[in-house]
Amino acid sequence: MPSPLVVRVLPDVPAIDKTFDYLVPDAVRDQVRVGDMVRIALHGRRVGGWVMAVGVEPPAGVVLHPLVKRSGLGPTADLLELAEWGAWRWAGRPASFLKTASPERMVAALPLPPPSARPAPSHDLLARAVAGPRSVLRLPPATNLVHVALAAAGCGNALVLCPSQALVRRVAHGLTRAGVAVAVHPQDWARGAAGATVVGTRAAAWAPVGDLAAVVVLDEHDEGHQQEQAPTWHARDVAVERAARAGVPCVLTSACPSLEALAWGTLLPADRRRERAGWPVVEVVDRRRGDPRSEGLYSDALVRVLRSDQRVLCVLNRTGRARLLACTACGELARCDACAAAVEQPESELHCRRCGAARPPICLSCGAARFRNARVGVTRVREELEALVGEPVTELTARSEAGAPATRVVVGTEAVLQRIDRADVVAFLDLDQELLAPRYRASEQALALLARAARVVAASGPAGDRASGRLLLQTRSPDHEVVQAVVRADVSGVSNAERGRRELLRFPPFTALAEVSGAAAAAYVEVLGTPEGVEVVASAEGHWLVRAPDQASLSNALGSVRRPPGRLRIEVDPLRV
DNA sequence: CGGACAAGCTGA
DNA sequence: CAGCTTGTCCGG
Repeated sequence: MPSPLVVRVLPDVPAIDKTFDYLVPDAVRDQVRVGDMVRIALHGRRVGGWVMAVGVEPPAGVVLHPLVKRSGLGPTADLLELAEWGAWRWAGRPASFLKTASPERMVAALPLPPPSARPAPSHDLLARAVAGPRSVLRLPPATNLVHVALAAAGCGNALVLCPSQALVRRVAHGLTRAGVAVAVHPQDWARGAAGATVVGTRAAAWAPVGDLAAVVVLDEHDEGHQQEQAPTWHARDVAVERAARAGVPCVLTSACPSLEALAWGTLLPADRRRERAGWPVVEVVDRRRGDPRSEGLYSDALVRVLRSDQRVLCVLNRTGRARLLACTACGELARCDACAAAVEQPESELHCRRCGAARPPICLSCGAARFRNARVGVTRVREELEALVGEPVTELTARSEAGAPATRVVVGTEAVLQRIDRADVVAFLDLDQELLAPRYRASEQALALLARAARVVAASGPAGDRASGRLLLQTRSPDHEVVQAVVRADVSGVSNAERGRRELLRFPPFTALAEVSGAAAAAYVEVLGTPEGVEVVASAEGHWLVRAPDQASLSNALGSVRRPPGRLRIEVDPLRV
């Protein structure tokens, strides 16, 4: 009689990060593998789980239950280990990563790996990049990124991570046309696991890839690669770790590489001519001259473009009608009568964002009922633009409906750049808001925004990857390094200036940060104490910032203490500090 | 997470 | 002291 087979299972239950041992019924004894998804009886209920180990020695004195059933295939053994690493790296639970690494619907068995072409790199720079092992390809915004994916697929089955679904579709289509076997994550989980080039958004960083040969992260700087919910893992970091563990080359591409990327790999810039051609013409409108009250947000240069026949996207990162109001009679700023914060006017009433109070639009100081709009929002700008061009103008924000009618002139927050993929001109009405935002990554984020806009005005076609449209930047800081970078089609100045500042101010990548918040945050930072080199500072009401000299010591510190009960969010590598 | 069970509160 | 709420513990 054979000895009973015991497996160690991690339940798919939030808040349980303990494993439990189960007996494998004889009927499935030969089928159960590490990573498999199973159903178990736990404390009187049935839950899913992952097999973490097969053939373990159970602790003495516990009565084992049998598995309820083997449900199907799950993450491969290397992904289980990567999930353990991710849980350490981002202070999360392995189960959250395993869920991302698992198929949407149960997979009984893998199909045969489909035959696939091995395209040759279309030019020398790409060949050098995929020869690896750690390449940061700096490609201007107009570059057709399908070529990078093709070069990677030339190595064999590649993993290609994209920041948006739109790019996933474009890349998958381009690869398929070249005869490459493609699996789009998550729907083609089994096909990818069997062996194909896997393409997807950040979740695909956790997709199984049969015979993985190369890893590519497109637009590495894009914030879409980072998970917003905790654990706040970044697809770039997962990709880099995964490639290193698998011993395959990893390529990061970006028009404006992050300092994290530059610290990691070898920079391979496109040649000067390509880079120049791949950034659009930039018109900088110096707003230091001209009366801001009379001219408002609309410079002569902007009005000329608006009244032409060109398709124009206007970007202003302020929603609503008015974000700051001043009394026309006495000049007093409109404030909340409850908490004294500046109020705004989304509709007819004045509204306080801090405490939620609303009141009629009457000046608390002199009683007058007329206000001057000292900081207009997109809603108001749409009305003003319509008056200016004499034709309908669409407002587009992150929460407006899909498939809105595209007028020639469109105005919105930066979300317009995600929603509309072609225009002749993108105009930033108030770029200073991005350049001077009180966030440590403001420069990089502003540059990324301009790179995205540059892609919107680019025409990538058979004639080559060249920009044809124009950017119009209204700013009071025309000499700002970000503005100069896009004017000159050379972003290296931003990296250099930024590197110095970050080092001086002890920001990533020279340190590692985490932001702790939630009801249990106070109790957590209390027990966290200050291990070697780690410091905790209160940043805002109920928020604490944990700073460590490097990533590993941050992760070690965060993981070394037990989480107190209650809501707790640990945001490792916060982008908005 | 969610069931089990213990300790604490209330009303007759 | 039954009947109910609230809190803490633990699962194989």
